[in-house]
Amino acid sequence: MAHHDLHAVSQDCGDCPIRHRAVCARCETDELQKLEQIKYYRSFEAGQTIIWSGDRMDFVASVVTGIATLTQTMEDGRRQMVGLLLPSDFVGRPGRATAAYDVTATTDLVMCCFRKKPFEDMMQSTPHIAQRLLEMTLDELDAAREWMLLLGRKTAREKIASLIAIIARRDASLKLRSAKGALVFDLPLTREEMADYLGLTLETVSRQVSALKRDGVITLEGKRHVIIPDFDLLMEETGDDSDGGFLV
Amino acid sequence: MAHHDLHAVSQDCGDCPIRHRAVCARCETDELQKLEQIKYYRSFEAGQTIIWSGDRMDFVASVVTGIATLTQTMEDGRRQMVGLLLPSDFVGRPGRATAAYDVTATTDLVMCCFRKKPFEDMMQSTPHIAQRLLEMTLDELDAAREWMLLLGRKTAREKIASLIAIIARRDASLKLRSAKGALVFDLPLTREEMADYLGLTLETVSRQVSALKRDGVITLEGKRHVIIPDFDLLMEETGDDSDGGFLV
DNA sequence: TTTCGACCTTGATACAGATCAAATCTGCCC
DNA sequence: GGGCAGATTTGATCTGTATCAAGGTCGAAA
Repeated sequence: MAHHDLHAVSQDCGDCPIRHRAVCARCETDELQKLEQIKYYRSFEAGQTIIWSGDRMDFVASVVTGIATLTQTMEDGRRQMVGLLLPSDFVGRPGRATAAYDVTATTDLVMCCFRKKPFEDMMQSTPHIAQRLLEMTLDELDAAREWMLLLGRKTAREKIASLIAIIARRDASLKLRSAKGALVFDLPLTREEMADYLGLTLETVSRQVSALKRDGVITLEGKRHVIIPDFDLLMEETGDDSDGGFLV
Repeated sequence: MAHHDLHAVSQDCGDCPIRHRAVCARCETDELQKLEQIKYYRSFEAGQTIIWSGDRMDFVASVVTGIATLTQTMEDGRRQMVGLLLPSDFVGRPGRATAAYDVTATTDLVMCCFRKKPFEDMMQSTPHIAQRLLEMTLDELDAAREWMLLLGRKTAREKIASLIAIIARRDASLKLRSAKGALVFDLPLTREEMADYLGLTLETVSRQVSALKRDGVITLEGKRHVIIPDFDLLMEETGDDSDGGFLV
């Protein structure tokens, strides 16, 4: 199945689905051609671990399709997700030899990879890449700080509402939907992954999802399929200022 | 007093205390000269708010001496500190018009400022600046993720131990001390600020500080002066892997 | 020297979310 | 079509931290 995805992805950067959002977004055609020469695709199946924290990591990559997570684990097994990687997000750090976090595919996943050394060389010679990477990193830092507020100060109910709102908004931005009307999407995370994301237990996640459903904030079909009849109502449950966040 | 500090800081980048760690760290002498032309110092007194979230911000800056905080506040007043700015840390985001967080001086503070526009122009023409900024931003992102683990999964006692360890380590790196022996320093934060940092209440902070003191992990002289007789013992209380983090 | 205010500590109690423990649901393999 | 494993829900109870409420400490201003 991952194999199938792989072939669904064009090898031509020109019509790559993340062409205008990924680290290559600002590249001119000639720069893109150079990148094209050093890129290669890898695909992973849902559930596969892509990299273990501490492992040597000799490539960097962009997520093309699918979803991956970054997690940290304490010695006694407590886990915290520290990043959710969506199409166009960047993995790996130029100038660092080993991975700082576990990277796991939560859905089938295709990544566009570059061996680290050639990529670092290109960064030197191609300001457009470094510029875009800086911009993306600053965005990620903002997202991480938004998340710190969530982890440190929000209630369980607010955390769940925030997560659903983030996923819904992001999903909507990919589908470039019409502004109003009910949002509909599938949760890409299990209850346990949601718990790892939110600093909760999976039981609390389950209870709060049920509560939001009972209160009519969301509708569930099955365990994963979510319908949001009124996005503003959901936003009121997140605890954020009315105008909403910006997390992509 | 802040005025006094201001004059204690050399106007000459050549012997600036943060010359080799700040955003200018990689600059050559000629590049430094250009920066020198557009820089100006500002000083703030302890407790002063430097920027309010949402304000127009027409400069970026490096902390030269003193400590500042970045905080986010929810509508109902819940607060979460999302960054602790130490000497050499960078404030502001090129390409963004308004501040995303409140910035507050917690001690007397001196900042080396650049008006945004000239700085952005220099970033274009001076890769060394953009490179260094990317590196610093990636470090901050790592620190933010370390912090997410703390906020999401650590106990109150572990949070306090982690914070004290971070401050101690950072303090030690500034004083370039001998490796062993007791660490001694002053907490730069009130109990309430510590609480905002750690996602706790000030009462819980106070109780856990007292508990660490009672258990001999730290010694207190007055409320703020901390002595760490055995750093390894403190590290055991943080919940982190034995080799320790790196959050400089 | 007294007073004041900011900061901190400590105690009593409440409660949100964790933990422990079953059920139930779901898709999948045989 | 039955059995099984993983995912999810739900219930009962426990506990760590918040909340509410006094006091205590200390430095600075009067």
